[in-house]
Amino acid sequence: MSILNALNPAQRRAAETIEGPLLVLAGAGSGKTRVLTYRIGSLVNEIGIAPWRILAVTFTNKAAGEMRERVEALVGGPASDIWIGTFHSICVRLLRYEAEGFGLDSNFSIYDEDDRRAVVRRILKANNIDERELTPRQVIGQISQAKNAMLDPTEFARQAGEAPGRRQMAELYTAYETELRRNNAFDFDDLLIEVVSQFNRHPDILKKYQERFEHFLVDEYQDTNKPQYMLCRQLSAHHRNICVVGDDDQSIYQFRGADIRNILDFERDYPDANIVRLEQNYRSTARILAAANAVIGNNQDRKGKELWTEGPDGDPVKVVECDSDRREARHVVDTIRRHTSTGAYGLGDAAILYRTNAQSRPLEEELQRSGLPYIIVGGIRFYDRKEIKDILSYLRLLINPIDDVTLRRIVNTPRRGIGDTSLERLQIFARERSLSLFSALEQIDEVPNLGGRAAKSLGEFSALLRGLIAAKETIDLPQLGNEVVEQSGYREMLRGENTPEAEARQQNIDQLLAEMTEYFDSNEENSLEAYLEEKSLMSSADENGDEGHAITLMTMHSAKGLEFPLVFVCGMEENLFPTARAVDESRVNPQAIEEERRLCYVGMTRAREKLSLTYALRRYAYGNMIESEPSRFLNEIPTELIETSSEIDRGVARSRQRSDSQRSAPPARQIKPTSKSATPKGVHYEWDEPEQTKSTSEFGDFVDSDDFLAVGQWVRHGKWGRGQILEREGHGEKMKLSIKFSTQVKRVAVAYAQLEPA
DNA sequence: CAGCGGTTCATTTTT
DNA sequence: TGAACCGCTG
Repeated sequence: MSILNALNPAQRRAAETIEGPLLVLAGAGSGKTRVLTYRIGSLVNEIGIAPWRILAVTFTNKAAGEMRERVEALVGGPASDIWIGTFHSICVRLLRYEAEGFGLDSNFSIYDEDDRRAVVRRILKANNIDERELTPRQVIGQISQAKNAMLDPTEFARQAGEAPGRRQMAELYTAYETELRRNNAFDFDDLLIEVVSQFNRHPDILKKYQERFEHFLVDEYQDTNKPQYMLCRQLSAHHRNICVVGDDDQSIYQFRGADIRNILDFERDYPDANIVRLEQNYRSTARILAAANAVIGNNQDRKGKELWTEGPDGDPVKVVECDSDRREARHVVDTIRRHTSTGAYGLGDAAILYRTNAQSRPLEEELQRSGLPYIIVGGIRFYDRKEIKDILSYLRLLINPIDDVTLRRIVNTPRRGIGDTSLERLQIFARERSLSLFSALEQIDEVPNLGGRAAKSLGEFSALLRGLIAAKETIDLPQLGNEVVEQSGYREMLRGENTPEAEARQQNIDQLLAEMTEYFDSNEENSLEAYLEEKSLMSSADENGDEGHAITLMTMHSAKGLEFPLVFVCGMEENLFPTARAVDESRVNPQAIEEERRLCYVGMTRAREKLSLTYALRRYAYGNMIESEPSRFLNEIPTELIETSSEIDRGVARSRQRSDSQRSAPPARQIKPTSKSATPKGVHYEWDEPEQTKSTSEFGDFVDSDDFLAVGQWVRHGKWGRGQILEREGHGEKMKLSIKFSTQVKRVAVAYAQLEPA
């Protein structure tokens, strides 16, 4: 019996049609991941395709990890031979494997947005351009746009012609590319473009992969950009067994270069393509689907799809008008409390979605007051914290010492008395001889005009790097990490600061070192290079442990692919959602609103059972109170599907109101530091007892913190899983626990460990 | 060369 | 509103 019997007829057709191009239009909640994994499972188990001849590409590490896991469940061990990864990770892999044939140095650095910015700012300075007339942001935006259009600097300049602004931009773009190449670095866009253009230059190498990958699967095809599209065409040209899965109605990354035409024109690109529509939804109630269908139906540019369900009608969609953003937040939090206090739902069942990150603030404030635990998805990445990036920069430099951008980042961190002036002199010396800064350091005595002190510091820095480079050959990754932290003086610097922030940074560094050990022990390929590569390609979403017991807050963009029984979409207001920019643009081009509408569709279809759409009549924006009107998207939902209500004070509607004096009362008790810098993300267990509710019993598990952190209790840690508390010392934010996990005993600081009850 | 205060500017962001 | 950043000062 085929494993495909577990699929519905449409899903089954999608999984079975393995010859030739296939477009799977998969509506929200229609079991798309299921189709992809079963398709692979059947290819391997039933058709007998060798796992290494299958390539599956996703957009996020999370999706790739999930797919691998689920395929493994179907086919077992051989799953590890399947190439499953993000576009970027697959490309890096190709660049490293074929570095020789491509004529590349495989030790290249991967530049993130900060690195990019550093490069652009230096270029702007070098060209005497005031950052106010041309911001780094603009320049990066244009360069990225050019790259997404696959225009190299030469072509860009040609198209720019005589237009002064474009001409200047062409020069900046040229300088940027030159700089990256000189540093042996690629930015995220380059990783894709480089593979595509190298394949064009080396058809023999391309051929090898074309023939190898007999079956090629692409997830979220609606969000591919031009380079990704080209790569798909290249790799599938030989066998033509390309299966793309996507939903044109969920294309929400056009602002970043995704081209919805890729999916809309698939049939033109592959005239012999088969098409399968997955329209049966297994997620949401009929009313939620009808409402979402009605909204998205207003878009012109779409393939056309109507989701349906065999499930129940469910509740009407709630549309709630609120006085202000604060009131909106209070309403949402109260409603979640009501749903969870009865035990009908867990806190992990609730998601609060919004258009912009700034909207999280009043919500967070309200949640902190309520004492309910919550997590914010998509905050600052652990790996974006300054101290973490600094340490990783040292490591990166050890592999690619000619990377001046990275060297500049850390040459004076910790302070070594190496200022801009000294560095500029070194730079001039290096440039005259076409040397990297690192190489120039080896002739430090010959650099003119350097003060004795500066020369000495630079000499010591050079020796430090050379020592670490030598050390990397003999010691393993965690040891090397530790050597960097100690020898660079970073640890000492933080110890000397004696501030809570420095303490937090030290803890972060300790966590980094612990993770290195963990990585080293649990990965077969555990070189420094592999480690850095993984970290460079990781996003904030990848580090979220199991949410489980906390309310989830995030943008609708971050919510794509997720689902929750309870969903609140906040800020349903004109000029916020749709954004003011989209509204403006729509006056000239009505289609400008369509991406916003798709986002609305994504938001609504996250809900399984209960969907609330809320808007505020007044809202703080940049410090001023502004008046708003309900979003046009609300009018697009048929009235018979919705139930409206008001959270407005009219003397009568004051029933659940609490007085402001109570609400601003100081916290009675606090377990966890509120410091956002120390814990920008992670579960916030804030037990400021709200005075107005004696609610310990109402949602007891979460309020009664001492129990859950007591010796003997079981807790869950994002990384190490379930464990039992052996020992406890200290109080409040200083509390440390020894926890016995399955393989080892760890000592963790409660404030940073993101523990939840298990 | 670092620490302070005025100025500017704010979508979404899989990698 | 507030962070991020510039330029001035000691």
